[in-house]
Amino acid sequence: MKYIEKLRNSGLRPTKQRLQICEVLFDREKTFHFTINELEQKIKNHTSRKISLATVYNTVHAFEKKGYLKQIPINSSETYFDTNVTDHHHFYDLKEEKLIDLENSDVGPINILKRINGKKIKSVEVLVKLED
Amino acid sequence: MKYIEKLRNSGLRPTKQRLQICEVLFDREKTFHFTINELEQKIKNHTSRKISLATVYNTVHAFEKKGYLKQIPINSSETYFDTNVTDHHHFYDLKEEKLIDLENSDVGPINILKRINGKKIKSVEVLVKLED
DNA sequence: ACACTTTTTTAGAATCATTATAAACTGGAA
DNA sequence: TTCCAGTTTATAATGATTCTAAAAAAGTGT
Ligand SMILES: [Mn+2]
Ligand SMILES: [Mn+2]
Ligand SMILES: [Zn+2]
Ligand SMILES: [Zn+2]
Repeated sequence: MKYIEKLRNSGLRPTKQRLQICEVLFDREKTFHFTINELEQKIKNHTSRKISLATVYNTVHAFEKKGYLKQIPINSSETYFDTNVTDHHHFYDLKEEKLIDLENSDVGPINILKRINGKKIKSVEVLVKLED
Repeated sequence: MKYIEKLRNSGLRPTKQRLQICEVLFDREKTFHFTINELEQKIKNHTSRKISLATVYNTVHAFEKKGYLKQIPINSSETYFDTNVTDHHHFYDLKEEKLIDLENSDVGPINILKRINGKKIKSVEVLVKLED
């Protein structure tokens, strides 16, 4: 398994549950944007033995802390996560409630002119809301 | 009261509660970014008679629907609202959990090159996260 | 003012995503 | 194999938000 090393190197034990969640999250060509409940469904389809909801939450938060996932700010009742942890932007389809990646080349450079005293810029994210 | 007309024109009855909430929200020079609980505190300081939490929620949602407030997407347990309903951008101070307006002139024009078939762009918002 | 209708307010209950708990289990080091 | 820190799990707790339904207030007409 290719994820065993990755997990070990992060100080996370490569448990059965984490490896299966890794497969669901990272065995993909494209970026995966998801809520916890969507992830839970994918896990159900992918494996026979069930993984408890608490473990899904624990794992997602552990991966987020290690930098393998990040949260995307959206006005939704559920939190959205992203397997693309690079700096990039999003379309948000309001009707479908789906995120779509926008590469930096799709948006062009963003130059923030204003600064706040004593604060550093950590990230610059563009959210483009889509309607029909 | 200057808000009576505004409310009536929107089809909202100018009740004591709504007028007091209007004063707290809109009698300001600067944009007001707030959560429901922050707003509740301001209301407490501003008035003697208390307004129930349900009314604060009702009113904020009514004002949002009428276009007097808008939600700002932030990764926070509480929803943030903004009295500045024009198209503009934000700093988000992660430590203080505070939003700060960025005018369009502070960011410069953003040109979205990619398009999604059958979808129109409704808004383009930049969120700049700040750390110490 | 009064009667009548509609909207709004309100306290409290319900909802639901998320987090906490604490007991059982497991991975890996020795 | 023994041991222990780390992990999983079912379940309870939390907390922001929404719902409910009865009381109050506002608008309308008389
Ligand atoms: Mn988190
Ligand atoms: Mn709302
Ligand atoms: Zn993405
Ligand atoms: Zn703002």
